[in-house]
Amino acid sequence: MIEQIPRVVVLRLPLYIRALSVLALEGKEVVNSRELGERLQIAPAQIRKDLSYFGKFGTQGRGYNVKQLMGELRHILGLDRQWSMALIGVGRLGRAILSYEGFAPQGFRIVAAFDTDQRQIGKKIGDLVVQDIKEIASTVRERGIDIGVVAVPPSEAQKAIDALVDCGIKAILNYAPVGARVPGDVQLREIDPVLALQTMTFYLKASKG
Amino acid sequence: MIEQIPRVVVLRLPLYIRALSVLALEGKEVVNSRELGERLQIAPAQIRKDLSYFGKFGTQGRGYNVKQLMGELRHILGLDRQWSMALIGVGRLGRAILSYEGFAPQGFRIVAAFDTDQRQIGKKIGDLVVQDIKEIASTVRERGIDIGVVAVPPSEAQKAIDALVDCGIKAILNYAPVGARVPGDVQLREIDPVLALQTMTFYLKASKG
DNA sequence: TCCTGTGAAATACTTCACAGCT
DNA sequence: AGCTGTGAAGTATTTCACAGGA
Repeated sequence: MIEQIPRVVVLRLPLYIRALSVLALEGKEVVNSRELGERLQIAPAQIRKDLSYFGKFGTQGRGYNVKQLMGELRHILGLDRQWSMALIGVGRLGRAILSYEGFAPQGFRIVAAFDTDQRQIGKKIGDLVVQDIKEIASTVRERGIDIGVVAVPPSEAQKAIDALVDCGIKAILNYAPVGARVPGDVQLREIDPVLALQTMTFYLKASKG
Repeated sequence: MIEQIPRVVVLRLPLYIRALSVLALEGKEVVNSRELGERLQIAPAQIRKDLSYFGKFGTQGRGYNVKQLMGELRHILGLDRQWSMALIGVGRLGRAILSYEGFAPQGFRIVAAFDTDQRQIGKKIGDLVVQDIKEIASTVRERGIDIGVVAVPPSEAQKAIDALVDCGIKAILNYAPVGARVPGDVQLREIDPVLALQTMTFYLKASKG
């Protein structure tokens, strides 16, 4: 029930959740695939097909109950629990990540922060104390950390990622602009605004000079 | 020569450039598709096929000249020039984006910053003065802005994006965690770490409890 | 001999179209 | 009458496999 789900489908589920939460805020109780598709710019059949991988959530002739479908999807993605994260790198970028308000409301908490810089270690940032990267294995165990967040300079990124993998971490969010390598059973996602920009310029070139 | 290139191919070109720049730093002069593929975890045939959409860049029996291929790809993506960007929203996130050191070396410069908050307008951040969003149209024209960067609260994002579109901007990097709508000729990329996390938990759920 | 460039085959993903439930 | 769920058809993308140049 896990590997036969197309990757692209899993990538779209969070989009559905996000749209449904907007609909819920607007007070809408029921939505059909056409309307949901219009908001997301996704074909209605695509949405129905995607959902069909996981079960039957709609009512024929009516559509989907907004709150119920949102709950189902959150459960499917494992979002009906808290996830604990460890941050590696408390430089400028790392500090921005620590102060980002978007994680907590979605159930993601940063519960530990690491660095290699002796001047940073021991410092308090918010309610976290920056720890030596050497303590990572024990801390991951003690605090039940599920996800690693990497915000170190590019040259240090693979090392940081290897350290996380060695602790048994199976999901890493990498803010460093490098293509890191991980074993096949480890999930890795990159947050790299420059990559995003570089794919847009290709299309800009055509319209502009 | 633009619309018949598969989207996924365009998404991979920046990855090739990034890997090639590492190889160049390492002093490697020539690389073949197998080795490049190993670094990127992409099949060699995929790389050769991708490149074949744009021309013939390799030498049979040898491979690709690293610097030359990098130059070709940079040209294809339009990265052999500077791109000017306008930031909307100078809150915590916006300020982090302004101080991000990763844009300039890749030819992306933020040359204007806007906000709606009267308390922010007129303030200096680095060498930029925060401007009223009302001035956006004239500033985009005067400073030749190509790309908009949105870092406003979710509730304001669609408004900010509409303002950019109205100025004729054709590429927008959206940091606000909302699915915004743009006309078909406008490129939009989202930077949303929560979406990335939410697609990883699906796979985590299987291994962990 | 080694490795590119590329048609052809295989696979993955999307869209169609309609039976069937409400 | 309206809309879901889904096989089947249609596209898109990836991989194979090999001719041919260095």
